[in-house]
Amino acid sequence: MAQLRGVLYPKYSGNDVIAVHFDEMADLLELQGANPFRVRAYRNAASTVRKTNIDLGQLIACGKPLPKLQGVGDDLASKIREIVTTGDCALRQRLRATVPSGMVELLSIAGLGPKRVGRLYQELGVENIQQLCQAAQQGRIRQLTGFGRKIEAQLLNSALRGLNKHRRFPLADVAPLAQGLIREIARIPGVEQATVAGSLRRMRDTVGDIDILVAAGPEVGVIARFIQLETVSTVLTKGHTRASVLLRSGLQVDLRVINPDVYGAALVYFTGSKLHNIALRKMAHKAGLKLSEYGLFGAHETFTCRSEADVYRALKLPWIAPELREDRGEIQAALAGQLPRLVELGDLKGDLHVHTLDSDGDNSIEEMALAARKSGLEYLAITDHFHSLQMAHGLIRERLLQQIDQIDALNARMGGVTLLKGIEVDILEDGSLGLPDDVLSRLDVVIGAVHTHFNLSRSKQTARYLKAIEHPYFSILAHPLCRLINKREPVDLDLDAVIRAAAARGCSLELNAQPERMDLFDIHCQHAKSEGVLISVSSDARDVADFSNLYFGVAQARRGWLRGQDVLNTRPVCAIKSLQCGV
DNA sequence: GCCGTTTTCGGCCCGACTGTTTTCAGTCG
Repeated sequence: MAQLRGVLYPKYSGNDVIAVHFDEMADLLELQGANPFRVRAYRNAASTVRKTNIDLGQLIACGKPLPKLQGVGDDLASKIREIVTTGDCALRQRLRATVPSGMVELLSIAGLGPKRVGRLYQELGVENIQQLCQAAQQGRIRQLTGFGRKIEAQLLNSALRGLNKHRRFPLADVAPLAQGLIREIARIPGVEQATVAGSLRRMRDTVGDIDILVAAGPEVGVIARFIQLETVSTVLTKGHTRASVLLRSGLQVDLRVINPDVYGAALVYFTGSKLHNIALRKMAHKAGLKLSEYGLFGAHETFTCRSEADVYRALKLPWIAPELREDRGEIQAALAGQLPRLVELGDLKGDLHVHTLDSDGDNSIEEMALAARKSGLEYLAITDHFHSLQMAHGLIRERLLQQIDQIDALNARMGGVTLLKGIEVDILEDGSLGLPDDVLSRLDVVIGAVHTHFNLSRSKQTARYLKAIEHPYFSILAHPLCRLINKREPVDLDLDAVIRAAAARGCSLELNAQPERMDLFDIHCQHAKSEGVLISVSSDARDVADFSNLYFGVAQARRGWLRGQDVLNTRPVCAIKSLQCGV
């Protein structure tokens, strides 16, 4: 569903435009009944293009040849060039001319795939969601062979409630619900293990549903107990080994009951990602083995698969952390013995982005400091907004100078945590900073952030960021892409250029761990790391409870392959203070 | 449409579940 995937990927490079075109062509080809493997080729190419760090548009603009990309042959490479140079693709135009535009949207309805959409169109003239609702309400869908009352009701329900297959929720909203379910399921007598799987276990910043695996024998009756849980509102499907339900919150949960002897194989399979699984299966195939959720099999032997480590070991691989399982080079790194030692929450020594009562926070400086100390942090940068940001009740100049004195006094009095003097200063439309140098010079940490003018052109937006980074007192770029999950798209920006500028200036980029921000994205962290730019994993806390954001921020950093040494705030406080010493 | 230690053609993951029909098609993960 090309139109409804806005949440999933950043648009920091032109690659996303290419990927959206490929996805749309896959949808349209599928609706036309094209060879399913041809459809898959377009989807695979879209995925590859999204994952690559190379800005393909930039490359073509420089007259350089395209590198070999997985799943992109001569034909799709020529279409990439066509999209980059003309902004469109002739095949896409031809397909759009033959398929009504609303039909692509119909693919987003749960229970509708290309075959059913095709029949609804041919036999009932249904071209969009509105017409689908009308046909269902008039009882016309049930009259088609192969359809019936239940399917008709399900489609109407899905369409009316806006349930679609691509809706995603912030990780931090879903994780506590999942942990609650795991606790309940683990209490069922006879259950040996219960684990979250899927994108939630891989700690993607958004998740579409909750996947849960349970190790138990068939006599335990897990499914029957599960669908009776208090939080379950609707049972969508249930069988002997699997059930899907909706929670009262509207979130879907898929539960699978697994034989404990093959729990490891099932956990690998259902944790995914799909591309990681395919890569593992290919490896197994080459070794003459067959890997599935039911185990790993040779011609004459069956391997032990009780744990994930058993499975990876049999494939001659070390265990791979779920956050890395995206087929972004983790298997090659594992084979070479070069998997990174990923950063952990306990590696963080400080937090460099925190608000207090002086701007839009709910707690005093001292309360935030005590909470940070309790969270095991050694230092904390107080970074309230300056007054140019009216909406966050920013500090006035005099108050900021008072705050500096107050921090000195608290540092003299408090033990166990060091407070740093900081500011979250606006990057104005022209790239200048909303605070004079004589004030900036008194601070330990200057975080710059864009809070207005999100819709500048790509070139103007990039120039704005680059000018800000060049400022001698600028130390960290906060929430670089300004996205809000499900609310605001990332700004259009040449992030490659920004990362290069940060590397040249010795500045850091922030990974803002507010649940609805999660900004930077994982692939950007990986890119920044490759350019030698440190990432600051920050809570952007508004109150004392918000330090828990750091858990999810670290997860995103791990998905970006970051090690402890790649994260700015794993360093001791003296290293942070020295950021401004080179000015 | 891509790919290749089974290479220029033939395979591309495949099983669970549902609703419908009565042996299977379609969807989903």
